[in-house]
Amino acid sequence: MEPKLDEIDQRIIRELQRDGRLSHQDLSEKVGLSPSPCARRIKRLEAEGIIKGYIAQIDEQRMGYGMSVFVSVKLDKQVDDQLINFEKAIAAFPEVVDCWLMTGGFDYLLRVAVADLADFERFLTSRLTKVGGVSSIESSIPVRRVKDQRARIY
Amino acid sequence: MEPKLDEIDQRIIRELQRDGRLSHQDLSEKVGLSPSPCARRIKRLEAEGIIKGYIAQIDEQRMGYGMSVFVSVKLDKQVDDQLINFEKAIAAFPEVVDCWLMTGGFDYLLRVAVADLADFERFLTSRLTKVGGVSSIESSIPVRRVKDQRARIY
DNA sequence: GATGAAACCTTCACCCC
DNA sequence: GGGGTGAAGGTTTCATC
Repeated sequence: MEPKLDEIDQRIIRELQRDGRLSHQDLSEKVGLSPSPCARRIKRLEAEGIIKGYIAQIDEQRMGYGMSVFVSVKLDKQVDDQLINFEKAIAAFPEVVDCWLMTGGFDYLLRVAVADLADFERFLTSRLTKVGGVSSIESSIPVRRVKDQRARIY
Repeated sequence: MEPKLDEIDQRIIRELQRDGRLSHQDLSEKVGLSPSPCARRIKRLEAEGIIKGYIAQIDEQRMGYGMSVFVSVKLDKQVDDQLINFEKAIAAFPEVVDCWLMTGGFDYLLRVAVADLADFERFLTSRLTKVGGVSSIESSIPVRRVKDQRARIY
């Protein structure tokens, strides 16, 4: 279980981050291998968990969720029960697209995808503030996404 | 160019967000269609830009970039030239995985993927502080990612 | 939206270095 | 240990209904 990645593995990963539906055949050309060893490597990378999966990238704008809001949430008590409860609630909210537990004060940082401000207000009032233990909420609105990678790519 | 998405389109999108390498055949079963109309719909969704692409999800931890840092950057002048210059630099830094231009003070919010604190320091000193016009930098370190979607999923 | 056939791709046992 | 080959089986694609 030691992820020893050689030059070719890294190229495979790089290409699949660019196009996750590349056929083994096309990929093998790009990395300078024939299809079957290429497929074997991909299988190994998947089995080892280095490739966690493949996802379609959806245009949030076109789907009607063109507005993102970053929300910082503080809980009133830093007990496990509250964290678990909060995280369970977050997992069930489709609007919450990304969530991190931060150091320093047991804050959560969320990114919420909404249609517009009215939709965001609905999220705040009917979802987030209803979760037990939330003591403060602070929102920041971005203008534009400048970069959107999902992992380090060279 | 009007994204009228019916029930089946939405199901296709949902499934492809879960598994971006689903074959048209398997997908057609899940959405209750035969393979070819299913493929036609996918092609249409791609052509319309609703599906922007497909990417492999890579385990940053296993790749040696297990640490994320959120960095807020303020530029000293809010002129276009500086924004363009900063964004060009950011685009070229592989450590920067996500970047948003925020309202209120022309701040940028970045997520940086690094191996450890030493690696992060290297990023700060040899990359970020070398970009012209950066007037202040503030870093927050997360403990753990609680949720990781890439778009709203129901 | 479905069908079917041709072209294409994936997979696997097998061989090779 | 890894990479290549080829053939069987499965998938995609497209014209057609």
